[in-house]
Amino acid sequence: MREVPSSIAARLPAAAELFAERGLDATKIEDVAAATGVPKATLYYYFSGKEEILAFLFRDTLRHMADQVRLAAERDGTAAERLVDVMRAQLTVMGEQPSVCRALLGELGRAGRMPAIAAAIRDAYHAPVAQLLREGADDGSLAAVVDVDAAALVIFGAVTVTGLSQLVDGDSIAVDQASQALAKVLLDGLRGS
Amino acid sequence: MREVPSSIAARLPAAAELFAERGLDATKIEDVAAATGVPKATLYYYFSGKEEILAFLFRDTLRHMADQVRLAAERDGTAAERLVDVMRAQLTVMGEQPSVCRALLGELGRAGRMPAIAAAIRDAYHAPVAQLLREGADDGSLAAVVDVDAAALVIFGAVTVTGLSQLVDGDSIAVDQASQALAKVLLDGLRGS
Amino acid sequence: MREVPSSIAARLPAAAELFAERGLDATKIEDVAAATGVPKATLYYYFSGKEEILAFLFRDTLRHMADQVRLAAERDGTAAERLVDVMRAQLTVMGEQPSVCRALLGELGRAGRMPAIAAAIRDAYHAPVAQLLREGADDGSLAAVVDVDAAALVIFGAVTVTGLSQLVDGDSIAVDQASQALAKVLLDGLRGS
Amino acid sequence: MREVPSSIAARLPAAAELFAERGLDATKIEDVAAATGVPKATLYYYFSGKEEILAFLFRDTLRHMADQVRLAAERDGTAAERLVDVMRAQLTVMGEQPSVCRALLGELGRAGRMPAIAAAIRDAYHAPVAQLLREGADDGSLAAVVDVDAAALVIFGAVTVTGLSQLVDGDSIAVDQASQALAKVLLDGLRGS
DNA sequence: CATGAATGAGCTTTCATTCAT
DNA sequence: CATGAATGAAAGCTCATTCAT
Repeated sequence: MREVPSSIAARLPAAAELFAERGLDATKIEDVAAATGVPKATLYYYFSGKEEILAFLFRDTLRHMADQVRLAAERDGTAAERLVDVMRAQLTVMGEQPSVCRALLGELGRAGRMPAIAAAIRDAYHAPVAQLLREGADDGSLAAVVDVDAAALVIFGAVTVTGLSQLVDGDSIAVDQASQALAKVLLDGLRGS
Repeated sequence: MREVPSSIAARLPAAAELFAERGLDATKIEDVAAATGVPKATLYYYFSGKEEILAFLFRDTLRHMADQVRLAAERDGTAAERLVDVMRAQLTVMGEQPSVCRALLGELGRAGRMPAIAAAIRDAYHAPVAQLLREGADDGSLAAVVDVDAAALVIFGAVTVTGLSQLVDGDSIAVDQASQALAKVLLDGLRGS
Repeated sequence: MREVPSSIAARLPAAAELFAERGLDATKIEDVAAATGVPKATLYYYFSGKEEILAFLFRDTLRHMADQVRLAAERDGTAAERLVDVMRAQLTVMGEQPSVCRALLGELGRAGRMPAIAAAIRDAYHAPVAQLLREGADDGSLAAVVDVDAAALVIFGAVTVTGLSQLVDGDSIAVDQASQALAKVLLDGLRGS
Repeated sequence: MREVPSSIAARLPAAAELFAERGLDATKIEDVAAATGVPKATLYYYFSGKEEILAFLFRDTLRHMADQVRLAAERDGTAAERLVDVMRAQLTVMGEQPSVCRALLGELGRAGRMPAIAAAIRDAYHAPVAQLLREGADDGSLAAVVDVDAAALVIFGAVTVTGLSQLVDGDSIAVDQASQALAKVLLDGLRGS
């Protein structure tokens, strides 16, 4: 894959919309060319195929996600406070890139078969949360769970599904409301009084 | 779609394996014919195409899931106890049909575009949980949450991602262990003492 | 081809409509089954395939045509008078079986490749006219033409195209008007005074 | 339909032969590719399918026919003389493109369902003759007929069937002989003295 | 006899991909 | 560098046809 000029990179998000709407396989390279205005053969000049275009979009968004999450995780405050910030950051980025995230949902199977993307997902979503769980056990702001990875997965699933559900329904995320609901359930639990 | 004779229905799960492994689009009808032993043209006699075969498998499993979940939800006990049972039932069925569930994960985008399947997912996973949350608020075993649907989604995401994660890793689910971890986080919360 | 029971033969003309409208190849046996109410497999029990059904319809109509034409040709009167009657008879039968005749037009290529049908066309249209031309030369009512077959072909073309043109336009033939126009041109010629 | 490069257009007549011999439906695209030397996918790049290839051939020949007929109709001389020239021109072109004309005969049904072709047939064959009939009534060289269109159809049928009959028999047309026979019958009539 | 069920055999059509310019 | 033109390769899907009942 040659270095993608920004003039072209800037037009690719238009393709994310297609991938999100119809899925990768149902989207022809020709459609991508039409939607982005970049000629089919030029796309092939920079990418080896559709999947690499998709990967480019995923990588971009996941890198951004990882950056924002890291910022949130490194802020001051208890681990519990930062955990809520991390969830909020995840939802915020999802809301900023709705098409890419919906495409990611739709192509989860494929993404799982793309090692670089699978790793990037882990880095952006899973690892920072697991880290915070450990820190929370230390600073006392979070309960010490037996299986940190399992708990992180619970959080990952809760956040992701919440965000995607909103994206599928309306292409935008009510970040504050959603992160509060998540924090309430995940931190305080559902147990009755 | 003609009524599928059981002699054929019984052989279709072999196709789920393929769909789970490679995705629907990368699975040729010919592969399905080879894997199931049902001639290509016969598949077309009963189904309008690959997607309808997938839908048939999904519908089957989701119906079973909905049944098991309903049983769990209607048992005796507090809503909190039944909620745990429901999560366990979901994980159990996922563990019984690993291929179908992995295929469902991989084809989430497509499933979302198949109205009947999207509705079945809601019926099997979401609705019973939302119902239990309401009942729990009444019987006092669960906290009264502001947005029941949002909370149900959190649970749905937590359970599903937990289950799928195990399926992807090892094609089986440690149901007891997973449901206990889920119950711990979701009922008691992660907040430190 | 087994003997076709009249209960089935009676329903076949419904197929002629399809053949006329879409052509033989674009008409599926299944369509014929649906249009006639005769199950697909039953059609195969009596006919070897679509083409034989078409041939059956053609043969039927052409036999009727040949009969009517023979009657007209054998009536009393000069050859010229009988020639007009023959043309009228041809147009009359065409008007009685519009679908079959339009199908015949549409499948002329195929009909030409079906020896039995090609011969039947010759018998019904061409031969009686050629015969009358010879008789007319004898009884003086018609001019003695050098090439009887060529002249018969001219008449055949004129009548057929006139009839088919009306069928294509409106599914019926104004027999009197058309045969008068034909008689005028073909007998008196177009030469000005 | 993209503009067909002449390098390809030049090779298409080889396909007309196939269409004439077996009919369109019995001719596989693969056969056309083999006969013309143009790869299957390239045919699809320029045409939407077999039928469009056929239409392209028809349009080409019919345009040429219309041109030649117009030239003949606009020459000096009486309308009667020009009518004979028109018939000769029609037969001449038919003889120049025997395959296309035989294909046209064989696919008359389909041609009738292709509006552009049906109109082109009318323009090339029917309209100029009808026009001459009117002019002949004016200059006195032709009889004034009641229904000009009906008479034109008689001529059209006579010429076409005569020409096609010769093409089917021998792939060539004895133009002089045929047009004289046609002129004799159509101008002088068959009436005996 | 008549027919519902099942399938073998292929053809059309589509696209991803290449390459000369 | 960028791209319009061209094509190889494959697969979906359809149907005519058969046969057990």
